[in-house]
Amino acid sequence: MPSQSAANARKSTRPAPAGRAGDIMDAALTLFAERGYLGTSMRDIASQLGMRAPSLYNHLESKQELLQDIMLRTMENLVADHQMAVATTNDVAEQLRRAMEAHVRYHARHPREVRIGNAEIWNLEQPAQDRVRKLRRDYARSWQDVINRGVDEGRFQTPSPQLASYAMLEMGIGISLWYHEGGRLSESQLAYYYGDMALRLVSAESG
Amino acid sequence: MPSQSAANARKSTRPAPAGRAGDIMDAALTLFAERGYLGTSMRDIASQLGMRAPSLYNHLESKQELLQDIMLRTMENLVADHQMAVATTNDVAEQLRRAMEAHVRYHARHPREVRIGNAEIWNLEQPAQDRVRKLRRDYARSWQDVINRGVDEGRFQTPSPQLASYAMLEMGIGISLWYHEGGRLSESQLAYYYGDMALRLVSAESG
DNA sequence: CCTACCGATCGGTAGG
DNA sequence: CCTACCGATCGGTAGG
Repeated sequence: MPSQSAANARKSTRPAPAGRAGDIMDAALTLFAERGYLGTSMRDIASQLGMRAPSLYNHLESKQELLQDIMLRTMENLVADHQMAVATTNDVAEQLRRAMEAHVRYHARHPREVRIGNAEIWNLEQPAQDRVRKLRRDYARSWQDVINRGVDEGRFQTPSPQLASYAMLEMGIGISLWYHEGGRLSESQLAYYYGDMALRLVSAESG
Repeated sequence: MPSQSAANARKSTRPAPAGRAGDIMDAALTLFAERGYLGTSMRDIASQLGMRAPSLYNHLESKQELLQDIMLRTMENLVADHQMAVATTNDVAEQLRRAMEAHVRYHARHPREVRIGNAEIWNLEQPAQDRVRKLRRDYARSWQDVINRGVDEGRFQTPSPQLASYAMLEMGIGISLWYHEGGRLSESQLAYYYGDMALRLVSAESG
């Protein structure tokens, strides 16, 4: 039986690799996030693991494959968390709060993935780039749907539902740049504060 | 005599280069913003101007110099606009609105510069990188000062003035990724809507 | 402004 | 998992 909360028990759509391939992925995540995809060489990744670059090719096809795995997995998991958050209530203000909380928690927990996701889309080859763009579009559209419904029901006020949704998405992305575990604010505090700010942004009375 | 509004007449702290050097700077801005600093070669820049790469070195010292000029000029001009915006009123809600309007207008007018500024800080060599970081810190601190004063005066409500300032800064950055002149929204509409959202975010009654 | 060219580094392969 | 090595490309210089 499940021992975790619903949010934590979410099954990954695309599981992170384990074993040696997992070590390589982890080193790539750290280095791509710090120096960028083009600023990281296969020799850098191998060196982090005490290996030589050619040995990496026993575990992967190409450097590009690493980037595609990271970006597709990240967006799929973010969307999955989001859908669970909005599906667990019918109150539109509570949906918005939970969507923001899930957004913030994902960005706080996976800062490397999110930084890469936002910086490297232009370095993704097709068709992976279009798949990631579609996932982003779907995600943004779901936020707009929530805000539009809140406006229709007279619960939210905003000069532009579209701009409000952009602003909320963007607010979360910054978190991946400065948040780190063990800082002044816990992940939960962060989630509550940002949930509160999302509701204020559309002048909503909370649930 | 000045024929432009005060906001438009702001003197650049660091003027953009003119003539051939200006052409090179413009090509670099476009390419760095599209493909990134590491993804752009000196041959790419030269080719955009119908030149060969070595000829560029008659007008500049190095590729790194181009990046440093862009990032320092951008941050200095953003800070100058901001200081003018908050210095023109004593009402704290109006200060916040004008700060957001200036922030939004700068990001809408200079999308290439802002995209580079946010993506390439790790590719800036010292001491330029620290100078840009200091300018960013000063800018963020000025926003926090405004919000803190609004809270002290009982005009603003927020669970965290610091997070509110981060959220507002981040909201503007996204604009540089999707806004383009001649789109559905004019620059002024954008500025007004975001100014409104900034006040809502701290539950302020407008000035 | 050009051609010719430099040493360094890149992603990746051959072969074991 | 390694060494040895490939062709391509990089920022930049020499020399005119």
